Amino acid sequence: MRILQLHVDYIEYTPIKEEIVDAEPIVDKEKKRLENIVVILLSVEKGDENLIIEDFLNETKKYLDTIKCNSLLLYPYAHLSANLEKPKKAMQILDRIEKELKINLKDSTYRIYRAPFGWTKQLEFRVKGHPMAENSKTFDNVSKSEPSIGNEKLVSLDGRQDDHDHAGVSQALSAEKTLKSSWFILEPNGLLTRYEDYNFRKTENNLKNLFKYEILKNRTVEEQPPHVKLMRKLGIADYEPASDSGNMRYYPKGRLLKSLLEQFVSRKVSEYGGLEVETPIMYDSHHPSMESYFNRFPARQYNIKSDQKELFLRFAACFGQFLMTKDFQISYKNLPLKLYELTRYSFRREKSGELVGLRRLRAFSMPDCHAFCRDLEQAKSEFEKRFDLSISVLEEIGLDMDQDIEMAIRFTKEFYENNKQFVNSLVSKIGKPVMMEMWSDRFFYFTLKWEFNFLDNQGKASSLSTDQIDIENAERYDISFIDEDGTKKYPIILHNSPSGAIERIIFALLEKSARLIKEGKTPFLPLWLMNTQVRIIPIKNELIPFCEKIRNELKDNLIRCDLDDRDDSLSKKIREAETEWIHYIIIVGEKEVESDRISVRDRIKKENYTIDNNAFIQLIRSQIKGKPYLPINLQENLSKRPRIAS
RNA sequence: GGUCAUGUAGCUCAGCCUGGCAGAGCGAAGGUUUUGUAAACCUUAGGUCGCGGGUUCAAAUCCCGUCAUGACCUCCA
Repeated sequence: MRILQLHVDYIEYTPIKEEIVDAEPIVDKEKKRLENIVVILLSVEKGDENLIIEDFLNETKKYLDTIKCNSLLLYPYAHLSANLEKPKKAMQILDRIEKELKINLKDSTYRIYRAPFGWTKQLEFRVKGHPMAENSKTFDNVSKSEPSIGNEKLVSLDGRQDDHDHAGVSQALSAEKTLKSSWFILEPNGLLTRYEDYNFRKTENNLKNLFKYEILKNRTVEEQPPHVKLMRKLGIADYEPASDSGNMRYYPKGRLLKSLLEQFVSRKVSEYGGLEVETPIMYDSHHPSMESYFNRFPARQYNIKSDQKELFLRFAACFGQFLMTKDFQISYKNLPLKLYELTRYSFRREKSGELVGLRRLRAFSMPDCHAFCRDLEQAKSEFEKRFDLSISVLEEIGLDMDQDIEMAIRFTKEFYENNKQFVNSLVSKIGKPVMMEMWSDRFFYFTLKWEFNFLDNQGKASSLSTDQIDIENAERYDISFIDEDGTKKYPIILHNSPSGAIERIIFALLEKSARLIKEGKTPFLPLWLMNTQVRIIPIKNELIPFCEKIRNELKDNLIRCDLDDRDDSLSKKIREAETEWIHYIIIVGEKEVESDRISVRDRIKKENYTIDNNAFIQLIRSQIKGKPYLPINLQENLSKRPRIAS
């Protein structure tokens, strides 16, 4: 038997649903709140017989006496052990423990509670700060107990790993290493509040969820995330069983969606001044620069052996760009120097259980822009430009900074104290409170980083855009420039992904749509990302030639348009177009042949109207203005298309 | 790796508890129909019920093993 004893100020738990077949039947699914109570999280293990139960009972009584607390909650908690008893038997043992405790402690004022067994439960509690408030113990036939005591809030670096953090170079994966973190809310006016002392407003639910996700590790999930269903239904992407998990297949619609996003982000970075380069996707594991890396960051990369050479697949664009930059001759006059690559792909061998749909992959496309700066002053000014760039990229893609995104900013205490004004100026651009994490020491290669997090339908946070101030890698890679005084210096490197992984953007757009569905609203993807922007449906087959004329006219105006020439009823064709989320449907009958006007069914406005041909073209052009264009990536006649979406 | 769940037609799933002819809808193919704003009608094809073993007169169904997938794993006993 393994247990965690916790003395808490309060505990709240809510049974969500039965997790196993043998879950105990319960009537009351209300949230329970208990205050000033000892909570014992326990796992019943195979071979827990009388002696062990005796030990546990004695220990529990002793503990309650020691800390002078007279209420107790028994909380079945499977995750303490890898050697669990079968559910039925475990429940019997729990029942017995509960009864024995009640009998033993009956004469006093003790109160004994027990949380339901076999249920998925939402759990929240606050542990008291005294030295005896947290103990873990093991009861078995060999070692009687092995208590470990601690009440310091430690944050494991592994636990807070920022997946797809574009510069994944950084994240130490060693679980032993911990560093002290403090959590705050930083408001646009610079006001700083400790997380514990902050009262979240109703509109700040997403921010609250972000904290929950990061600190309380509240990640209760009941089902597959909704975007997985949508990505298949819409024929965008799917799992590929023949590959490694986390390596997806993208159907024509998905490929077009990705191409457009890739082109869009690349163009925005180019306008900002990033120079696009291309670097290899695999590297020699024994190259000196790589080795120093791996020593510090036990990696999760794909390894390949080719002849006698050991190679790994890149997990970020950093190596390629750094190795390239190292060979440049750089003067201070050339700085800031900005290099950009959109990797297709970056690879990370995430643990199999961590992979989810398009949210977390093993192969993903990551825009990655590094700026090499002369000094901190230049870095800060460049940093602000990239901050603005990232905001505009997300907004133009169709995400709402106010509703969809929560910002987190993290830095060392030292950096903050020297650059308060700079930090505050970033936050004030967001115009709402952000999550702030402050580290006592610098463990990472950067002194400051921020991310924009998308909060999905399950309250899970995924980072999209991010930027970092890196003061370590220039030296490691021997990237230098000659300063005004003729001396060799190492630049500061900024690591920015203005959008985050392209696949994750698709994930965010789909989750946003799923939210609309949940709210009873019409889900949609931005018009400029739709493979079919306009669907033409003839009322009769004889009108197909006329429809083709309209289609060609739209096509000449760079509008993606297709024609439903199948032998189906009009209603059915409309229905299918609706289920494909097509924004505009044009119905063509005799009336339309005779006039210059076309009949439009507008899915977003939810209305039908007739409109002049040119006005319609302008209506669409105005909505996709400034966005990249690619021709439709499926047969223009639906009768020629195989069925792809399921 | 652990816990739990799932695996039946191209897709979504029912059947399993309580053993007795392999099912439905969608999709596909052929035909009829030529449609005015969210599913026309008829017909046909389509299966190693993940795989292996066991129990039984009889197994998709019960038991054991195994493989694959999914969710979770300092979130859900």
